[in-house]
Amino acid sequence: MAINAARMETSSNARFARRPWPVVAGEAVGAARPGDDFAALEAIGTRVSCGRNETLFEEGDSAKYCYRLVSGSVRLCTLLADGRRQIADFFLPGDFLGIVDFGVHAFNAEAITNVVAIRYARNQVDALCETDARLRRRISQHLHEQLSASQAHIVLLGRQTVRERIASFLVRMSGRLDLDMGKGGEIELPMSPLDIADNLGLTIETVCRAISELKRADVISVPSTHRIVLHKLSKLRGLASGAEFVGV
Amino acid sequence: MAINAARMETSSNARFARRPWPVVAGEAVGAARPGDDFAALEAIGTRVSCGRNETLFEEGDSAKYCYRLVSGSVRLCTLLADGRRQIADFFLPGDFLGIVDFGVHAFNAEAITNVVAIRYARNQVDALCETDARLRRRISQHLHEQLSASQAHIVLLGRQTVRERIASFLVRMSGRLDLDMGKGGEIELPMSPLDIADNLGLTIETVCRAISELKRADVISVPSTHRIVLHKLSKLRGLASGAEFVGV
DNA sequence: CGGCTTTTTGAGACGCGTCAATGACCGTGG
DNA sequence: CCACGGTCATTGACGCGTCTCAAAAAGCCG
Repeated sequence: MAINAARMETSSNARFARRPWPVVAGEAVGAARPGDDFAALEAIGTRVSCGRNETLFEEGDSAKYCYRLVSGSVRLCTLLADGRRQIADFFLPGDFLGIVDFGVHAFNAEAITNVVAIRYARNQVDALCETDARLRRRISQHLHEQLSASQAHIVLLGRQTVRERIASFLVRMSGRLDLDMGKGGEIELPMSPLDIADNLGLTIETVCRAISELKRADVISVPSTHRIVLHKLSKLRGLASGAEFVGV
Repeated sequence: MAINAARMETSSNARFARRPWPVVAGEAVGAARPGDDFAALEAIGTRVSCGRNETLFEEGDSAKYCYRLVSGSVRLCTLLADGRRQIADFFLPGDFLGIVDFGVHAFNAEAITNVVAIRYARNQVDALCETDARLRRRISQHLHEQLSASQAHIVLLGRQTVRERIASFLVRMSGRLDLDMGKGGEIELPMSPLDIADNLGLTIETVCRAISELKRADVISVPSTHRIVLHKLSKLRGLASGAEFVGV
């Protein structure tokens, strides 16, 4: 077995045990973006919350519900029989998840941080869709976005080098989180390096090395775990699309 | 640059030049599966055809049309700046393609063989959807299937070994093409080993070696290029999900 | 402060990509 | 119909990049 099988297994999954994490403020998003919103769903939602490393739903669960994140982050992942893990995607405050699955969930949705979400019953959503063309379009658009992100990820995993993957990841995240240029382009990543590795098809060691390399080249700096300052976003964009890396 | 960049470039893309291929009979599918069909679209379709290695649409084209394949096969692919290629998926007779793209196509759709397809104008499809709940559900289901296939592919590319990828590929194709158990499980693959490599995130050499290995272990045999006999489908399924390979 | 978990760095192994040569296949043209 | 040329498939030898294993450093919490 070659690719990043779990290193040590005692009971369930020691490799992915809990670790501490600051509680994220609740007012993050959830608020309606005017116009292109899921506003029609408001009436049928239930507020739920979920602690760090607990699951919103699991692979094999019937897909009765879908969710919109109010605060906190979620990873959508699956485990192979021998412990190898792949994270299909991350979800951030404001993101919708779970509509994608048909009948049965194909992945686990695990809270990376404490999570507050609004839960919607699928059959109610479907019923609303029958009459509400606006909601229909919004959900359809969501599916298209997910698909397009998945396909981009296929290209990344199939054909991009380590450096391109890391650079792409940082650029994508800087677009999804608010990149604070007032602070020189600082972002706060909710996920650990291990999560990043399992999203990008790498090992944690390889991710660390690539990040260290970027630090040495002054493209980024990492004041604390989970905080990354992107000094040269344009350089990162270049690296993401195949530009040669010039180290120190 | 590490991963499978193009080997030699003179003009456009010598690596993907044409090669001969038997014309596939036209009566392949296109016929309605009863019940869950795109029947409502029949009135607005136009028959188009497209020669081997020509494109149905290209990356960047505005996504005005979507297509249903009557006969022939298509690859959905993209080229990175330096010639690396990734094939996101293959489409076979009966398959729908292009609805996935929103606004602009993100990939090239290239005919692997001569292709006959029915082309539908997106705005007409959308208009029909407004009134036809059945069609809406069918298209929504299609999006869900595509998404689920993409996510499975992400797992394959991110975490599976060469052997698992090849086995998964063969198993999947045996399910999509008709696997003729009368002939001992023979399938006819429309795509070349190079296409397979670019779909699975490998090089053609690695694909060849993995296939040779399966031949040596009598799991498959390859009477001619594009024809593969799956002797031990159950063993392939095992390999696809991580079972140890026992060579000769 | 002390113990734990996670991250980081280093050394070595191995798988897969690269390069190169041979062989098979196909279409073309004599 | 067969010989020729070109493309693609296949196999081998080798090197590089990423994984593996291991140990040290850094966070985090009691």
